[in-house]
Amino acid sequence: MKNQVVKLLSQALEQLAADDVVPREGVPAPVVERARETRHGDYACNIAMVLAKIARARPRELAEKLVAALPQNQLVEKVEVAGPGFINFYLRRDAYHQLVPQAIEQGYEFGRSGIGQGRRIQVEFVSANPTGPLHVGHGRGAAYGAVVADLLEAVGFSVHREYYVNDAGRQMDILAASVWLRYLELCDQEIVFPSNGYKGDYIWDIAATLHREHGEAYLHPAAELFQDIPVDEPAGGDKERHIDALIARSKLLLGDNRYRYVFELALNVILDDIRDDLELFGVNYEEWYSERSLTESGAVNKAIERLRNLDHVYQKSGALWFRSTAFGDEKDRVVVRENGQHTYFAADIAYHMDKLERGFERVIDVWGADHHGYVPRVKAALQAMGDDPTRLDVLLVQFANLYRGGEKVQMSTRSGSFVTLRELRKEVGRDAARFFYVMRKCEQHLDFDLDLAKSSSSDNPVYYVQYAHARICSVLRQASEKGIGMEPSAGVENLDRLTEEHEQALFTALSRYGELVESSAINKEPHQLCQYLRELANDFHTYYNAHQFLVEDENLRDARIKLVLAVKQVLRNGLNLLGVSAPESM
RNA sequence: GCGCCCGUAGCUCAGUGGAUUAGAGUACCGCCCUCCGAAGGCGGUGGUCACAGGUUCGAGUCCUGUCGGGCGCGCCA
Repeated sequence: MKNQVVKLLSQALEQLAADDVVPREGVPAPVVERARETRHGDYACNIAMVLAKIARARPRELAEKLVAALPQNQLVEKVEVAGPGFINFYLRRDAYHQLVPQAIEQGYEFGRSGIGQGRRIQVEFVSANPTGPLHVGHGRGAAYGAVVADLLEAVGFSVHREYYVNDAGRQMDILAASVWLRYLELCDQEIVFPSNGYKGDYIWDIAATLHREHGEAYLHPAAELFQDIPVDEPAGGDKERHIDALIARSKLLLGDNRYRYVFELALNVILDDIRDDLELFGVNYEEWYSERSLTESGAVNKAIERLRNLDHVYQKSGALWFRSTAFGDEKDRVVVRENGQHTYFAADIAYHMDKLERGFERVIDVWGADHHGYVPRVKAALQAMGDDPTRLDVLLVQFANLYRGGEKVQMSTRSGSFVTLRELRKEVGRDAARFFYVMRKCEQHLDFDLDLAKSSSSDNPVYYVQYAHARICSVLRQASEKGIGMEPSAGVENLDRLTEEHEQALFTALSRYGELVESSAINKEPHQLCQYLRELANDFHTYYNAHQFLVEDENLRDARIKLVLAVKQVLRNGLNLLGVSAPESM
């Protein structure tokens, strides 16, 4: 409906341009907003005030001329010029009535649109290192990325969801070494576990699997392993040097094949766990993209070569540097280390280059806000390559703090006392977790109140919205028990009987849904949808409280059932986009 | 120190490409169950939009600065 109003205004503007009332060039597209108050009609436009200066006319006079130039339309009841020059549109009631049969007939499709025109867009999210289970911080990125992807799909983009698997690099070596050390402990070797190793219980589990399936085939005396290794931090040494030496020794003692086996075992166990975890969280991907494949296919070297050919790299103190400062970064960055290994950043350059080469028109990365310093260098790399860095959109998700009993839950990765996503899901359930995670805009810190998320009360927004849906289902059950025809009449007949204030509010709410999905998607702001669903649920509960639906008057009853069916469909669709279920009863 | 993000009611937050009188929820106070789910609803109290300038016909919204909070500034990932 909004788009139609915009169209009318655009036509009027063209007319005025033809009449030389406004210039032909430099006229912005009219912005139509929903009127905040009902007495200002349904939609309002400020274009007359915006144009006043360039058209050298008084805003009100310009507004009057625009109104006079508006084409006839069956949607619009009347148009008024108000205040300093707003053009207020009052729509005919039956324009709203159409929405009810539309929602019921279109079902799942209602509110979706094609504005994306099938353009290909990639959303990469979570991409946590497979060195341990996902924790609650990853959960927010998972929920947010998944909803943004679904929203974009809902407005007609062709969405490709991707998880970048960091299955190469030093962290993975530390993981493999950690597993092997635990394994040696299971073989009764005396080990002082490195302070920089992975200490979680899941490491023991993987080591136990290795031990169970291969006995002592991977056993080497601890003395051999620790001989001449630089001391660890607690002993006054450097923890990084200590663990790097342990990794090198592990590779030497185990040999390529056995080391590879331990490495792969650890990677696969953890990756399977992450996959499973995300799936249970309702988060699915089109592709799991391996970092290692970039190295193996030569893509990383290719990227570095490309930079070299373009003269964007230089050699300094044994390392190869990318001159990112030439593209707005704070300092230059190393791509190949002194030891000949490429950096994570080098792989990331190759990865992003690959994304654009795969033909995605736009690429979205969802990162934790702690990585924000990384954005300029990735964009710099794309620009250096001759790509358009604005095709990449990095969305930074702030941390989530958990609260239990009004107290902040202390979390620390170091001590291993973090809460896993799995635990969170178990505690509050998938629905509440998904909803709470996207309830705030992503750049806002999130206070996640565990008690609230679990509570069965109207204070809990998820509960409140789901309850509205369940309540409608309950009404419909009542209707069928009373033998009232469950098939409401098709079309818009009887809907003109719905003249109550609460009913008008629901019509308005229904008409907003499509606009809302669109704006949530375009702005990548799922919280708008959360907010809307709360309002819709509130409008419904208010209505429910004020009026009986299953009344004697058949026509009125038919109309009310239809309206409520439409509301039910919108609640369902909205919750579905958020990855939250719409229960029939609770 | 530099960079990015945030600062709206006691608390948690909305406030869309700038606009007509700043909104929810919670908390607090007061009402409402012979009635489709009271797991609910209705009403009320509560705000110099951190502060100071600037742009504009108009600023919570845009610009600059200050203050407060978070995060980042590795040949880590």
